[in-house]
Amino acid sequence: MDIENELIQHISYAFKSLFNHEVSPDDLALQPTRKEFEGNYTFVLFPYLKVTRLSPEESGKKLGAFLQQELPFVSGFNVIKGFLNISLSESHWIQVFNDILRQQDFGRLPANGEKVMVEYSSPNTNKPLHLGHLRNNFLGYAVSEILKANGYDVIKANLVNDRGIHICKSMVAYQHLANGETPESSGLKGDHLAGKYYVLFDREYKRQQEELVLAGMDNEEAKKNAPWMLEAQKMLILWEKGDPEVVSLWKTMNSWVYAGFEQTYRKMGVDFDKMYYESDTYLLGKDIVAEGLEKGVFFKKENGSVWVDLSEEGQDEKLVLRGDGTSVYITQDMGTADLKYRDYQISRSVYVVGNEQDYHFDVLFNIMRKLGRPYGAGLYHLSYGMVDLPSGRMKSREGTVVDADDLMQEMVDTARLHTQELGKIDGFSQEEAEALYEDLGLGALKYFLLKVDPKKRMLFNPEESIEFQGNTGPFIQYTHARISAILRKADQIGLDYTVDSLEGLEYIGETEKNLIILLHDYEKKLTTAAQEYAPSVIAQYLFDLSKEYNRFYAELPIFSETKGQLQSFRVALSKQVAKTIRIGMKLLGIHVPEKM
RNA sequence: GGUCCUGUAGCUCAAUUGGAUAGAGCAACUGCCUUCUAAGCAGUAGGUUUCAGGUUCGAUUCCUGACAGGAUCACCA
Repeated sequence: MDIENELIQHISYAFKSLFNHEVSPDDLALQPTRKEFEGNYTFVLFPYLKVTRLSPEESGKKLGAFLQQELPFVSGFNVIKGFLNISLSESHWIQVFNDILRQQDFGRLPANGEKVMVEYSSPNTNKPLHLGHLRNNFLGYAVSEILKANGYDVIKANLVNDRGIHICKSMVAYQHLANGETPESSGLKGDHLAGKYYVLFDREYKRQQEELVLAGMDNEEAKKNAPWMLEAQKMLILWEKGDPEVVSLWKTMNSWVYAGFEQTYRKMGVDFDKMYYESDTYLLGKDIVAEGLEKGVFFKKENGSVWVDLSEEGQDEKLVLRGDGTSVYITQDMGTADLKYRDYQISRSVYVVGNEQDYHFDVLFNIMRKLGRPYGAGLYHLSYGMVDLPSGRMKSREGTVVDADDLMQEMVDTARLHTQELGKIDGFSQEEAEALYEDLGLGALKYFLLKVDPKKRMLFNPEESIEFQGNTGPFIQYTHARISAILRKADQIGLDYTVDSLEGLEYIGETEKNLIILLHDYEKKLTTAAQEYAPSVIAQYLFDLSKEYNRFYAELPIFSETKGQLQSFRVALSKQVAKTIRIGMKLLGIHVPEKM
């Protein structure tokens, strides 16, 4: 049994035998002792003074003495104010470390038989990916990996928005202005090519509006009647009818975009198990509307439009089907929710989508639950905050968008510059050096975006490049590279640092004990990260672990240490820290180098 | 206007879910490379946790109300 549980169990026994009072272990909680006090675990006494009918000091002493007597691994305790600080014996921590070393599957929890789908990325095919998408993709990927490590069977899905009026806009502009331009002829990446025409559409559309307004039309009318807008709407109708010419152009442009996305995804290091396309799913959901009407969950208004009343849930009435029988956004999402379930029988479904859609997903989930879907309770919107620039929100029309491809390339270039300045590439081949720059640049970027609590919006300042020092990806990568050097040396001199070589180890120092405690915490953090869908929990932990390791590295010698098993122990400890960093960073999609 | 989210050091972020003297990084300043990688380590300085009330042994955390920023509230997606 886990030590913490055992302590809690015995605190519960103590209440029973000392004070004749039942407290369920579930209601008891320990917390790590703060650094400035002696001890490993702290039990807060205040809530139980009514039970003990003693002063905080007396209560603490009685409990502490009981625990020390009952549990061999409790080496001591102290009571300060209302806090009982419990110390565990040195040999216990050594034992914990040995157990971790023996654990084959450290950092991976057993399969729990639950299937979960994580939908993320979900790009539009009319423009390239930007910084906001990077946060989305890194989050979605990391959450998927974290869930896997927690024993879930994870399906990573991408629902591509490949149709609709915005796609037609790019197509209209292309027809007018492109002269048959292709990615090959222009050297433009396919997604950037489509994006170019989307911007050109908008420019011309604005110009046309102004023209109409000058001719005396009011603003709203001008928006509706600008020639290119009328063309785009006409094209959408033709597309829905399957007009060969329109469909052919649509297919061609989309294929360019997918080739571009493919390249970007590869650079980002993300992948998907299942692709959904809105061109396949946009008609879904109408059968659910019918079902909802039958069940009385939905109702019809005079003009034939269908609504759901969510006032019980504290929300408004919401349209689910237009008066003319056509779908709205949520109709399709209802259908897709069912489709996902039909495809995979998932018990949980996670949507990684920005917080601007909070309301939409609240409504969607409420509807699916009202309809009694078996996966209803497992629906979860992983809502993340926008990435803002110092000037505010990114606006594609104002050209303030930070492009994903550009930013990743800049990060790699910065890493190259930085590394060369430090003169750290001796003995690297050209390919090794480039691979390192890639790892460092992307590591810095991913860590930067993942260390922050997902639901908070965050600031990105293009003027100040992302750091490589302090609480950063490269700091953690550097720690791993340092340890790798130690392991290389240990192997070179033929040092034995297997578990068996540690037999008889009796004394370890404070910093070493802190590292063991941190290693012991890893699986707890892993669980928390999954429960909260928060890669930031892992990121923060890895920083703390690296920080503590670097202190150890500076404080204590390894190869000049001669006392007992200390040398082997320190190498084994280093190795385990490196392993934890490696598997933890892998969850974040960050590769750690052996040398840097 | 209604609803939701956010507000912590100059800046970017933490704070084990109500616990002890609110912690890191960046920027500034001071030390440490002739010993395993200085992208590091140690230290100094930096706070009325936006404000005002309340709940209680105890509040950055929960409640109420201001203030500030953001999102959202279409027969758009």
